[in-house]
Amino acid sequence: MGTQEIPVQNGEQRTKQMRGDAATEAILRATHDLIVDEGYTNLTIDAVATRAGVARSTIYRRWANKQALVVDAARIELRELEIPDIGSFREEIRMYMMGRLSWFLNDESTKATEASLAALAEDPSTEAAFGARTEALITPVVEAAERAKARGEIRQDVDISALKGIIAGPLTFTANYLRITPDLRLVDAVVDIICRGVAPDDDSV
Amino acid sequence: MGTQEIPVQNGEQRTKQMRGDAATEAILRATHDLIVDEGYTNLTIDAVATRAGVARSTIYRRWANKQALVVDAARIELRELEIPDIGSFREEIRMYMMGRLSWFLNDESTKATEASLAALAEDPSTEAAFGARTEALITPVVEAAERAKARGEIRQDVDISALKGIIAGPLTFTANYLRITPDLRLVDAVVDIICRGVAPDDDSV
DNA sequence: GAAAATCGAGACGACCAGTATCGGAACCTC
DNA sequence: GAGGTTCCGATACTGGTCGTCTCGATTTTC
Repeated sequence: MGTQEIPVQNGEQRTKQMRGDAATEAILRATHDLIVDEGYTNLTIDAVATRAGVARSTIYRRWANKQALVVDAARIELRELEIPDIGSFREEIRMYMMGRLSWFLNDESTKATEASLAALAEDPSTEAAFGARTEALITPVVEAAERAKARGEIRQDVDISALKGIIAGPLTFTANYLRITPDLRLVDAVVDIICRGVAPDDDSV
Repeated sequence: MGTQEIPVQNGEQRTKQMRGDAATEAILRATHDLIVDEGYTNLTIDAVATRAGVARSTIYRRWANKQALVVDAARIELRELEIPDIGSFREEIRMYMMGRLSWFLNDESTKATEASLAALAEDPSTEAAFGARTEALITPVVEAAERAKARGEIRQDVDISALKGIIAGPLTFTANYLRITPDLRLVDAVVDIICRGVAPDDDSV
């Protein structure tokens, strides 16, 4: 492909050789898309190359192996869930969980996550990248919790780092381990228990 | 069982041909062991066969493919965490989480889980088996919660099915997604928040 | 002791990962 | 725009593994 210099046509579809960042982005996008609608099983470097309009060697020049590519491609799905400062911890984490819920419903990100986990199992050296991706995902919750603590909305002795797992864990566990699609009821139940759990000790007195 | 007691020769290495359930068990055990100390990457059917003292064809006669075998082998790690009826919900779920914690510390079950997830990503048809395995793991928590509700130790409107994810999710998320080894502090923090969250409305008065 | 069920061994085809090489295309500098 | 440098495309090649298949051997069953 692309060797013959076809006289540049009016059409924009006439693609020159892709290079640098453009090629990188095209590869990541192609990887992600293939995972989503073909499944990790059928993901081959050759298919990625074809879909990205790139040679296989170009891929191997950028990533050490297939696993690293897959983990890296997952960040396309990583639109960060910013939490606005509403002033209510309950509403803020509910908002966050609702965002995550819609995430699990159309299962693009589920597939991307699954593929990443598979890649991680196949190549443990991708662990750092994988963990960092998760950390970025949960950061807004930490910030919301710190704001809430500053406002006195939650107890001062609440372990904020533990909140990461408490808030993100239930949906993840339900979807990815129990293999049950989470729903609104689950979100509300979790939010309720957590908020009661972190509330200051006494309203009276 | 396939094998009757064999007239034990002097040499213990003298093994007859394995058949039926004996062969099945040996294969599952070999699969599990290989995953634990070689990693899913290096898991090959050939290695499993060799370690189990069995032919490759014997494996393919029992499982459709490698993925199904891996998911099935995970149940070896599934020693069920029975929760005794102590009479204190807090102590009971703490006991459960401590059991899970020790689980995550020596990472046998982590590797088994990872391998299962990888297999799931590679072959979606294993999903039902995977979900059932998780469900079995969390059942003791459901039972403990029901006892607690009957005792009036937790609110009547607590959604018990949501508790599955709230209790099991944090450790799983921390270990498998954040890639941080959970510790005692996390367990205590989670237990504390959950127990406050499900406690009846007023202790005083 | 014969028939039936099961297993071992190995050959086989297909697929795919990852490496290596080299000519050509794109970019850059003067 | 000539010349040099960097990056890319294409392709061949090796090695490993999955999953299938066949057939002789072993074990169980009756």
